[in-house]
Amino acid sequence: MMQEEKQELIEMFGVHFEQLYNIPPLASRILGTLIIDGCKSGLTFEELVDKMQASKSSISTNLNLLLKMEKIYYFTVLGDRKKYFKASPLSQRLNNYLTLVNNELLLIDKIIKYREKNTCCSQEKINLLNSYAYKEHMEKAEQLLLTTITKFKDIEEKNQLNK
Amino acid sequence: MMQEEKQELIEMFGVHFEQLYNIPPLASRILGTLIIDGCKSGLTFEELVDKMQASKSSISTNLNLLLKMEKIYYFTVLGDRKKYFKASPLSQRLNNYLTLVNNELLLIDKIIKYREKNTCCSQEKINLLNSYAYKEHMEKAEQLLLTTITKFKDIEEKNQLNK
DNA sequence: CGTTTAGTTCGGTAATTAACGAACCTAGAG
DNA sequence: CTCTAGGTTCGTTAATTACCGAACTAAACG
Repeated sequence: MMQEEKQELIEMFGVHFEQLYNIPPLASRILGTLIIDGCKSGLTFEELVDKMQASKSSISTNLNLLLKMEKIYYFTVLGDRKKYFKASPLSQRLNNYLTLVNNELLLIDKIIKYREKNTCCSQEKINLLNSYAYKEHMEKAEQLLLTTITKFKDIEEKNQLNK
Repeated sequence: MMQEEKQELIEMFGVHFEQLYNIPPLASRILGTLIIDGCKSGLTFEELVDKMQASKSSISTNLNLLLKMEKIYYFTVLGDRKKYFKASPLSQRLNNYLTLVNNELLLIDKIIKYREKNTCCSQEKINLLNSYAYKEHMEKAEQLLLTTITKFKDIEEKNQLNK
């Protein structure tokens, strides 16, 4: 059955996001559902309450969490009070990784500064070299992310026009 | 004062690892301390109890957690019962990212399979294309990681010989 | 104006987590 | 065999988290 496969996928997403983003189980399931299921036209609050078998308050709280994290967004339709929730475009979700990478680069700069000042033994020289190599790696990772993000933004913009 | 700078660095590491790896605060501080401070010859259990101002049991539990996660390792010295703890080499720590990336690649393959079967509307075709592009990105990320890991392993091996 | 729809906020509770001290274990020294 | 150094394990506790239902709000409808 196809329905089962979908459910399994959502569940896999659930576990994945839960530990990757460190968010509550319900938030993780909602995000999974929106990615797999809500890609067409978005899901409403009520549809989510139904699908998730959770209370209105829990859905509300977790939707707001995901909104604040920019993992999801919503749009409205004229003459319709409902909010339609969708998973954020990939470019947005990758942006979060970018922040992480930038954070790590900041940290590594601090370490390098520290190690440059306090290099007394040969072991510490090695550490310094390692830090340089690590910084190089992170800079490449940053570059890769930036490239991919602009690529996605391009795709997303084109799709916007096609509508 | 240098001591203060070190403390601040460790604290920054603390916050960073806490959310990056989703580990308890104390584990995160221990890891930070071992990276900054324990790079020369490793720190013993007792030194950590002292430095962290935490109980033996807490140190034990968190050290074992970090060992299981392969964030740290220890070595022993002949005729000395103590364990000397050190942060794992960067190649090892990067391996953890690799696992994450591989997990994500697995997930994305599942999604692609699902989407290929259930492409009914044009919006879903776009999703499929996005998934392909995302997979490409993750494959590049994997490649970057693999390259860096071998590079680090090389450096680490050379240092082993120089001793 | 009252009612309905769509969602938020608040207070409480059950479950989980992070840390603790005390008791325990185990290998080697004397 | 007993003692000690170097940890580990166990049971408890305090704090945090995830979720709930009930009460609330705000906008639109009639």
